[in-house]
Amino acid sequence: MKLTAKGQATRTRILDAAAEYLRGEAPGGVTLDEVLAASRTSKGQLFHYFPGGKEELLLAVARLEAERVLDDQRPYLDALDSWDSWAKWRGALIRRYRAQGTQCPLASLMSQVGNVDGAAEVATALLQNWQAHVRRGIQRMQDSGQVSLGMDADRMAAAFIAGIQGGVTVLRTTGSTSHLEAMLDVLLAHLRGAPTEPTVPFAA
Amino acid sequence: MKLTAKGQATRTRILDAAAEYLRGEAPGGVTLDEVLAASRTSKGQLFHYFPGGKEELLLAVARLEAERVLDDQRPYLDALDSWDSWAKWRGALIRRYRAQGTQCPLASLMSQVGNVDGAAEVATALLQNWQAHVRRGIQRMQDSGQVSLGMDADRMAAAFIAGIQGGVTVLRTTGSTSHLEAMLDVLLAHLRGAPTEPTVPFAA
DNA sequence: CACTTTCTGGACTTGCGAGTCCAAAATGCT
DNA sequence: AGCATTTTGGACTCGCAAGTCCAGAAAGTG
Repeated sequence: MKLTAKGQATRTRILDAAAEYLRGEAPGGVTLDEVLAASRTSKGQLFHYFPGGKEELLLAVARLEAERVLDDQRPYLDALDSWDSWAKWRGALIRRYRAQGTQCPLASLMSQVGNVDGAAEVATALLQNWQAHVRRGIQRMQDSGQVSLGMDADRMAAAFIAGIQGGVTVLRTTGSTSHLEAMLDVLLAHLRGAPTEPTVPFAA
Repeated sequence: MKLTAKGQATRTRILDAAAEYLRGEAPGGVTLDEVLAASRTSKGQLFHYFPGGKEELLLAVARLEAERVLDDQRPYLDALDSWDSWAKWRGALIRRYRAQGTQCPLASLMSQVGNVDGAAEVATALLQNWQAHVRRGIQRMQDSGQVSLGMDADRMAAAFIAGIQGGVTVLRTTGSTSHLEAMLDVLLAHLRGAPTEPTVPFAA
């Protein structure tokens, strides 16, 4: 299937409309007709650009949203090399998810596409990628002597990922970010290491 | 509506069949017909005992499952008063969720009933209850001097809840309990207040 | 300009599944 | 027994939403 510029534009329009719709309230069941209405296109076009129908469309949206997750924190996530940068990342996370509130586009997606082959892969890839970024941040802290070399960076990064997921899960059901905050604080405290350790570990 | 013993039994049969079904694989959409088949009852009966239809039935199942969550860890959760008991609880959690694997009855439920009024309440109540149990455990540790009095028990308990949720979320998408384990280890270490490492990694 | 390919609209089919209805069987009550 | 109430089965309606089909418009191509 060849796509002209116009075709490409229409495809994108459908995809964006679907994503936008799922991002909104009431994500408990998208219908193609709603997506069509929102994108001002027709059934014919939708199946022209997404021959796999709903399944293919939702999977495409999932991929889109997965990218957004990392993009949103990119500036902070890529710059984890000082305690201040970690604090900034923490703040960005909380701000982002507080704004997002009860809606979580990816979660909505996964619940509707979860049993489809390929959906789990998208989510898994995101988690791994995310974890790798955190791990690199931890390693950088180790390289500069701010975090103990004895710490298992990958395992700690895994804990961060799980913690964030959990905080968001709780947020989605209760509407409060307090769990997420508590979680991140514990993790950061642990990363910093012993309370016994003085702030300046090695003489400058 | 009055219920005779027979009626009560039928109602239970329907409820259990629905719960059992949702616990199994492919939880991506229950149909009443499937529940009926599994419980060997008829449409008439289902709407007789659950006038609210599907919505009411699923909500009832959700309540059932919410109880199960705590019941499963009750012996351990109620006995958090020594480091050994915490380790046992950790083990029980991991065992339980490892066995459960990718299936999470409550999560499946919530995704299908989430937008319904009352569903969020069930989940929130469970989380609060759960957190309260953990908090009491922490307080008991403080009373016996095993945990610093300076620790905010409720906040720490919140972190535990979020951590477990996150570990399970990751487990549901990746199938591995490693994140859950890493998470719990960090939390327990923090609870202990001890540095994880004898530092001085950069000797010489 | 002819001709091919891509794009677009929307009517139509189809299947599924929730909820309704009612008549008959079982049970409870006095 | 006689009457009221509860229980049961299943056929039926009804709406929704996914996916099909095709004819016509709009590019691209040489």
